[in-house]
Amino acid sequence: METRELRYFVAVAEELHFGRAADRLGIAQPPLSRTIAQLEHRLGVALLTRTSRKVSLTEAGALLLAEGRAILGAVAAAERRTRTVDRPSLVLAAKAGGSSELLAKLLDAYAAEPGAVAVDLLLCEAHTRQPLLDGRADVAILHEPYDSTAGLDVEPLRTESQFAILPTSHPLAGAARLRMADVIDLPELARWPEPDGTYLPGPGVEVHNLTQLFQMIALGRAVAVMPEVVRTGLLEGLAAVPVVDAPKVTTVIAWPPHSRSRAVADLVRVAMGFS
Amino acid sequence: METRELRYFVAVAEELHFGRAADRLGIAQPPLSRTIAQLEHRLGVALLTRTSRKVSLTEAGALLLAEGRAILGAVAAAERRTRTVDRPSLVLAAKAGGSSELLAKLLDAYAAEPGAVAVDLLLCEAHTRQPLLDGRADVAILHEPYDSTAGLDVEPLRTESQFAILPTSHPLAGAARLRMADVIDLPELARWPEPDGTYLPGPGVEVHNLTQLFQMIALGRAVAVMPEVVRTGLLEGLAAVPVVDAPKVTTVIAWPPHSRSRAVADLVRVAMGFS
DNA sequence: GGCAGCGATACCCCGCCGGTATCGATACCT
DNA sequence: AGGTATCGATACCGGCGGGGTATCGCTGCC
Repeated sequence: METRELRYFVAVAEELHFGRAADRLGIAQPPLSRTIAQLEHRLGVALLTRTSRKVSLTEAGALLLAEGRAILGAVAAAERRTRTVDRPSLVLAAKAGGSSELLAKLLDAYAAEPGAVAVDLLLCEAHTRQPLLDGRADVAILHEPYDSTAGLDVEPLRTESQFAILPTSHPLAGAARLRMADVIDLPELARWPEPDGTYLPGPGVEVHNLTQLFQMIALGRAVAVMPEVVRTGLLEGLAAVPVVDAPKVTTVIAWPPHSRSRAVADLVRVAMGFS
Repeated sequence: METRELRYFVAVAEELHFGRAADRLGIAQPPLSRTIAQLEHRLGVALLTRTSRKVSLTEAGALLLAEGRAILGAVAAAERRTRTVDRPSLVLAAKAGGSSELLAKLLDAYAAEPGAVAVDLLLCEAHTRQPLLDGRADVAILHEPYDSTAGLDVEPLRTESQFAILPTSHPLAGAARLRMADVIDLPELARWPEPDGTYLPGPGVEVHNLTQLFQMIALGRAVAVMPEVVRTGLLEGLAAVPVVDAPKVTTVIAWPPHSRSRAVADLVRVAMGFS
């Protein structure tokens, strides 16, 4: 299997439309059809079921889509890291608006290390995992169980309990503490995008970063359950109420396996030092 | 980057010899040289330094070798899993001679599950991780910290302390307990192969499976430090002495990320049930 | 029934992969 | 020092296959 075939297949599997996929790939539709057919023939499995009106994934296709995305990410990562191995620098991915105080401490402590290299910050709206997988970042701060750590090496940094973030006008805002049962069915519970950028159907506003979320909450349009850190610098008009039985959130530092970089190892060691 | 280029590069990087690599790949040497040169040109980095007598890896080359191996493994795995998605079956990799009683319990318990599929056992001499990475197995039992779990999803099953395995004739065999300092410098300490199958230089016999190791110990040619499990069914003439400060060994069940198979999920759940 | 949208098929062209022949450099041997 | 063997690079050529255009066949919809 060549990466070209994988790129083509992933494009079709995501678009579920040969024409659009060919467009996205910058090639014509016939060679795309042919390449997919060849791939299916060589694998001996149907990846797509096509009528002339609709394309859909078979079970095998769904599997290959998941694995293919991961492989293409790994290839992109390998390429990027190989290219930049001579100019040692470190890209740290973190959530914008997240635990900035932890981040500041970490960057300061690392900068004081002997042999520290320049650290670039990649602030993501959400899903700090993706840039790690495709090589845009070398290390990431992420939050279990919100972020999946599949396929990454991880060290936990700290664990926090969660709070419901509500407008002060909300009926539950006065409570001393809440339970998940109180909030889980709230129609205003905000929805975050899936890793692929789409939203699961359901009630609640769609948000994609913290600023937006806080605004929505302040406007009374949303509520959310979040780890403790976000309480620092909470907007006027928002209340944080502990949710006693919410799953604990663990802030972890994560990096791709096979990372041989001394800089990554140093940064991780420093981070573990004050966990 | 195409997988063809990666295959070619990995071959050269492993052989450190264009002629032999071309041989192994079943192509002639000139196109191989050309492909590597093109790859280097496109990446903008030298991967290999070559004199007409010696080929060696640059830092970038070493990085790409590690990443390339992982990618090629992932591609092989994706291919194999996609091909066999229609015939549900499960391949479980485990160390031959290892914790057979845990294994038996696990297989029995899983077989009793509703919707259980046939489980094939892949018994490895060592390094159960590799078959997982290249798709020959779907799940593996491995032992931290001996086996690296980088890039895998993992659930711990149980933790054990370690024992020195000695011939009864050995001066230390009579001790009630030992410390790592007592054994770490023993010239008879057996050496296991690295993941690539080579041995690090040093004293001590080279072994590649448990049977062989035990024979060597019985013959007075080797000693080893191993987790508790191997005590069951220890040969006549061998002694197991606890090493109090040896790192604990954790038996874990591991599977590749993106594994969507229900069978894998069931097996893991069963395994966690009696951890 | 006509039409529009979409994937498959037919056919052609050229780029690139792989082959053979050969060169140039280097270490080794006498 | 000269000869030689080894090994990677270069030169050149032929064929396969990837990508293009034109068109077909099917399907759902006015």
